[in-house]
Formats: sequence, structure tokens, C-alpha cells
Amino acid sequence: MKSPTELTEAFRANGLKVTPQRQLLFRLMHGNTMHPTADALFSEASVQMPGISLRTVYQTLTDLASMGELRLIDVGAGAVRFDPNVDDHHHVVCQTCGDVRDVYVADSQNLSIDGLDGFAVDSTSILFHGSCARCA
Amino acid sequence: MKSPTELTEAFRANGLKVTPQRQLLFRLMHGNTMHPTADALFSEASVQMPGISLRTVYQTLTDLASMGELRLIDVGAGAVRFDPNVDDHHHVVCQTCGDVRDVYVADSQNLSIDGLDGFAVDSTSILFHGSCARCA
DNA sequence: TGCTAATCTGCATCAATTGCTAACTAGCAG
DNA sequence: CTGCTAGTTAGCAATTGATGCAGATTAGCA
Repeated sequence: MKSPTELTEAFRANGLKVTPQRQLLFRLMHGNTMHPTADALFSEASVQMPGISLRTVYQTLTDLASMGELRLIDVGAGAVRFDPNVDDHHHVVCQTCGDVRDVYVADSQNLSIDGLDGFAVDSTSILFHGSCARCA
Repeated sequence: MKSPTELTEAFRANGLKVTPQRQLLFRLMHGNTMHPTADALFSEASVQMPGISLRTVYQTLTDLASMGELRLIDVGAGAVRFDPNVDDHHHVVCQTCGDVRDVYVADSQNLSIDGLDGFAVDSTSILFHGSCARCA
């Protein structure tokens, strides 16, 4: 994801306004490796800006996602998570503490797939389940 | 997933009762390659047994899943899907029609992962997104 | 400084799933 | 075959994550 400053320019260039709410969320997500849910981010944001709406968090994060600045990840735990890392990477999920971490998989683009039957693959997402170092 | 007859025995052996509702669901899921949602299965079941409860569908499918007879798959489309194929396999999802199909990935157990950092991987699920032959 | 489209808040709504309980029944014991 | 009882079912309430909506507000250009 771009820096808050770059995002400000990108938003304006797209005819979108840059509000204090959005700037706060830019800052909270920039370099964030926690893979927060909308709700977690809302809590964080509320500390610095009491009264901010959960709706606004969803809105802004959705905007960022559709601009390709962040990725939505669904680890099947109820709520979607947001990941500012848009590199070609994948995720490990700790079954105990729910922690999500980025990992890089060699040759993930060149997997040998049987049964495709004419299906054209656009993207691949790999999810590893297990236990993190702390919970093991 | 085992055959309806085998499941009947397995349920009894576990102290679970075999009701007509469960038998119907055994039959509907056996060899089913449609990856139905609970709701889709409920509709199908309702044809043969009007009055069956959606709650019962969820209950029975959850029981089957915890007995290892079927797998829950979440393609991030809102509702969980049920897959009676418990082999080591993965899924492709058509972004257009939503269709889900089983595929087999060579060496999916031996991916070279960077950034694990002490994380112990138990299971891997790979999701391929793209367009199926019909929608392309 | 004013205008106007974009945004925000707060609440209603929706969809998937689970919780709860009274009525019912599979399946064993006698 | 009959009765008992633990396990099940139906139906509805409740929960959770997410989105729709409208009136008040505001960013940012002229």
C-alpha cells in the first residue's frame, strides 16, 4: 500500500476527497502487519477519533481495496481482514490464537493442477492452518 | 464420504440416531460434486421431505464434518459450502457463475514457504479464482 | 467566500449461522 | 410388543458481519 501522502494524491486524482477520517485510516493501515478486521480497526481509530463511524471504516477500506491499495483476506473466521501488503504472498493462520501472518510461497504461480477442465486461473490464494510458535 | 449405509452404521456406533432427515441428507451428499451451500441443500431436501428444517440441515452437516465425512469450504462468497470429497484436493472458483470445482495439486504438501518463523503447518488450502470454460 | 458533490454518522436492514426449547422419536431394555 | 429415555427436530429468536439509506456536514474548486 502507498504511503498516506501518496494515497492523499491518489484519492484526489480519482475525484475522491481526503477527509480526516480517511487520513487516520491511511495511517493506521500503512505498514500494518496485523491483518486487522474492520471492527479491530474501528476500535483503534476510535481512540484517536472518538465518534468515527464503523460505516466509514468499511467504506474507506473498500475504496482502498478497489484501488488495489490493499487486499481483503478471508481466513474463514467470520470477519474479513485487511492486508496492506499487496505483494504476491499468502497467509498462515494460527488455529489457536487466530493470528494471521504473511508468507511467501516459491513457484505459487506455477503449480501443477489436475482437473482444471478448461478453467482459466486468474489468481491463487493459499492458506496454511496450524499453530504459531507461541501457541505450539 | 462414506456411503449412506456405512454412515448409518457409523452414526449408530457413535451413539447418534439415524433419522429419516439424516438418511435423506446422506443420500443428497453422497457423490455430490456440486459443493452445495446449506441453503441449496435445504431446498433440495425440502422437495423430498417438505417441512424439514434448515436447522436440521446445518446440524447434520456439522455432525458429518466433525466425523471427518465431509469438508467445509469457504470460498469467501458469504455462505460455507459442503464437499463430500475428503481426498487431498483443492478448489477453483469461477468469478462469474460462482461454480466451485475440485482440482488436484501436485506436491501441495511440499510447498517451499518463506517467512514461517516457527509456525507449524497442519493443513493447506488452495483456492484458484478465474473463469470456468462456460463463462470464458 | 460560496457552491456542490462527495462524505460521514447513525440507524435500519440483510444474510448466514447458531442458540434455545417444547414436542417428538429412534432404538434399546424388558 | 411396549415403554423409556437420550438424542433429534422444528421453528423461531438472537447474533454477527456487512451493506443500504438519508439527512447533516464538509472538502476543495471557482
